[in-house]
Amino acid sequence: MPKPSLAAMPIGRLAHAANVHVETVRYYQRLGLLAEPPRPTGGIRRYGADAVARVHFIRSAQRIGFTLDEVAQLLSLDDGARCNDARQIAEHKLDDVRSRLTDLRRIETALAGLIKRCAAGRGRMRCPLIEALQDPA
Amino acid sequence: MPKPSLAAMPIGRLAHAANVHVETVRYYQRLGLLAEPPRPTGGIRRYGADAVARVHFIRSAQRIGFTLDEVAQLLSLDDGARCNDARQIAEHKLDDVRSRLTDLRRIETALAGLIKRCAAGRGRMRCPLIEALQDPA
DNA sequence: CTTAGTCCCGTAGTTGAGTACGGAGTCAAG
DNA sequence: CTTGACTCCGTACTCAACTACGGGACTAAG
Repeated sequence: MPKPSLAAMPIGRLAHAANVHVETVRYYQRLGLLAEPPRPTGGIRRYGADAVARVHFIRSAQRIGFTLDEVAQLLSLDDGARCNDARQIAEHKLDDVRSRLTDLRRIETALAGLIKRCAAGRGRMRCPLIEALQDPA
Repeated sequence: MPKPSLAAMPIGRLAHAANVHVETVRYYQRLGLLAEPPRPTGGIRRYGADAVARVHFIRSAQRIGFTLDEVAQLLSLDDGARCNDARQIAEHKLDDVRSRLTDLRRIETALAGLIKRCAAGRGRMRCPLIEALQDPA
C-alpha cells in the first residue's frame, strides 16, 4: 500500500502546505536554503514533511526581521555545523535575538499601555512608542 | 546666546546622529514618516533631537521585522490618533508583536541550548532550530 | 570675497525578495 | 492515447527600500 500523504509530495503540494508560491520554493532552492531532492531521471521531484517545516521556519525567521542571508546562517546550525563555527554564529545571533527581544518587549508594553488608557479616555490618544525604544540610560 | 548643540542641526548632522544616510532621511520624509521642518525662505532646514529619536525608532522597528508601512501605523499612535482608530491599530499590532515575541523566545532558547552543548562536546553540532518554530501542538 | 563643504531637489540606478511567463516534458483519468 | 493539470527550467518583470548623481543655492572659515 503506497502512502501518499505526508512524505513524497510534489512541489505544488509542498508550496501549498507551507503557504508560499511554487516560485518561492524554487527561489529558496536557488539560494541554497532548501535542498532539491534528486530528480528520478526525467521525472518529478518529491518532498517530505521536513521541507514544509524548513519553509515555515524561513518565513517565521523573516517575519522577525532576519534576511535570507541570516536565515541561511541559522539553518546551518540546524544542519549541523562544525562546533567552533556553530558557537561563533550562535553567540552572535543570540545577542542579536536578545536585543530584538528587548525592543519588542518595550513595544509590547507601550502598546498594552495605550490600549488600557484608550479604554478609559475619549478623543485623541498618544502612545509613547518612540520613547520606549530610546535606550534608557 | 545661540545653542548649537542638540537642537537645530542640519540634515547632515541629523543623519550622522541617527546613523543613516542623508538620502535615507529624505526618503523617510517623502514617505511621511518624518516631518520636514519649514525652510526659512531660501535657507536650510533645522532638525531637533526628536527627529533623531524618530529615525532611531524607524530603524529599530524595521529590525524587528516591521515594514515602513507598518512603522507609519505605529508612528501614528505616537503622534496621537483618534482613540478608536488607535485602539484598533494597537490591538492588531500587539497580537503581532506577541507572536513575534514567541518565535524570538524559542529561537533564543534553541540558540542558548546549542551554545551550552557546544561548550561541552566536540566536532559537529546540531541545533533543533526548525523544530523550535513548529507551533507546538 | 573666495572657496570648500553642505544643503536642496529631482531623477535614475541598485539590491533583496520575490512573481510572472512560456515552452517543453510528465503523469493520471477518462 | 489524448487531454488537462502539473512540473521543469530559464529569463524577465515587479516592488520596497534604499543609494547614487548632478546642478544650483547657501554658509562658514580663511
